[in-house]
Amino acid sequence: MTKKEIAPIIIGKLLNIGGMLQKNGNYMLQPFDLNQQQFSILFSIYESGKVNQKSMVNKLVLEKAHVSKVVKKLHGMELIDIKPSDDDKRSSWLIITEKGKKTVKACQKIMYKWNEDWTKDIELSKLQTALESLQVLQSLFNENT
Amino acid sequence: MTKKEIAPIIIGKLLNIGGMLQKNGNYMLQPFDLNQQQFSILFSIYESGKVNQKSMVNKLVLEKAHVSKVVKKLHGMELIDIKPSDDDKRSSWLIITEKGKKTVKACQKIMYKWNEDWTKDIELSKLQTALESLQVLQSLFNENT
DNA sequence: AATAATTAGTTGACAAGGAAACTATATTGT
DNA sequence: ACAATATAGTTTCCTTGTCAACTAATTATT
Repeated sequence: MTKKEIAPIIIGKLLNIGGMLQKNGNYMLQPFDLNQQQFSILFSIYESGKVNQKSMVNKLVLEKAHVSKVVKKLHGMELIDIKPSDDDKRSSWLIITEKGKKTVKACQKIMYKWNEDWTKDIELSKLQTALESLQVLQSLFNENT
Repeated sequence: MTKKEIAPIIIGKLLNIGGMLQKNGNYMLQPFDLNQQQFSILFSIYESGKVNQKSMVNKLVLEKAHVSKVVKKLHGMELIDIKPSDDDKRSSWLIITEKGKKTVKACQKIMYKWNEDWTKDIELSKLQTALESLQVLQSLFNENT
């Protein structure tokens, strides 16, 4: 197979897998009233301790309008606090609440379980190879978009 | 790294790459008034010569409601013909039009170009490794969802 | 210091995609 | 043959995500 032949197959598979994972994520998070994207934003706040929207837009490469709306939803669900920043009055600090922490942990539990399931029958070395390949692809796409 | 550590990173990367590719696809197809999903449905009709919605729903793993709407749009754009089937009056044959063929080819041209760009600096062997990994992952996820 | 240009975040309008109910036709079981 | 069930596709309603215009605050320019 030539590069020309292989490239579109790789793209096709990545799109297919991405879609499947998103659907599956949404499905698993359903009981928490969150979808995969919303969780990734919540998780990012959880990890950082204290962030503003801008840094999340950069980190997760999302639309700022979208992040703004999700933040509103998460705040409405009392999963995060919003504290006005002193240095820059345009932006606020997003901080996870106790309830938010509990939610993140509960979600993670389900995800860990699922990860155990799908990695059950594959050797670690193959996973490592896959990760390396993904890293290469990711950097190639980052450069060429 | 253990499986437990590596698994969520792989998932994260796949979601990230999938999102990037979708965005990039939408962007490239913009001049044709199509998005990545719509093109994949159009392309599937183009490839098959003659299909009904059901087989596309199966092949591409999409919601039938969604496919129905996209088919309507593609028909409205005169990219496909809809011919009632004789064997089953509930379903119709979807057939690409001349205009549709032209559109597919024009889209492919752009995509080929982009594929050349991002594969320019990577060896074929690495692409092959990546494809193999993706195939493994895809089948794992298919089993575990 | 005053004006212009950026930047953080919000809002509103709109397209995309998913779930469920629905229509019309086909298939199955008795 | 007839009722029950299943299937192909459509429609409706709702949420999500994108784009563009906007507000308010900040930084840069003269």
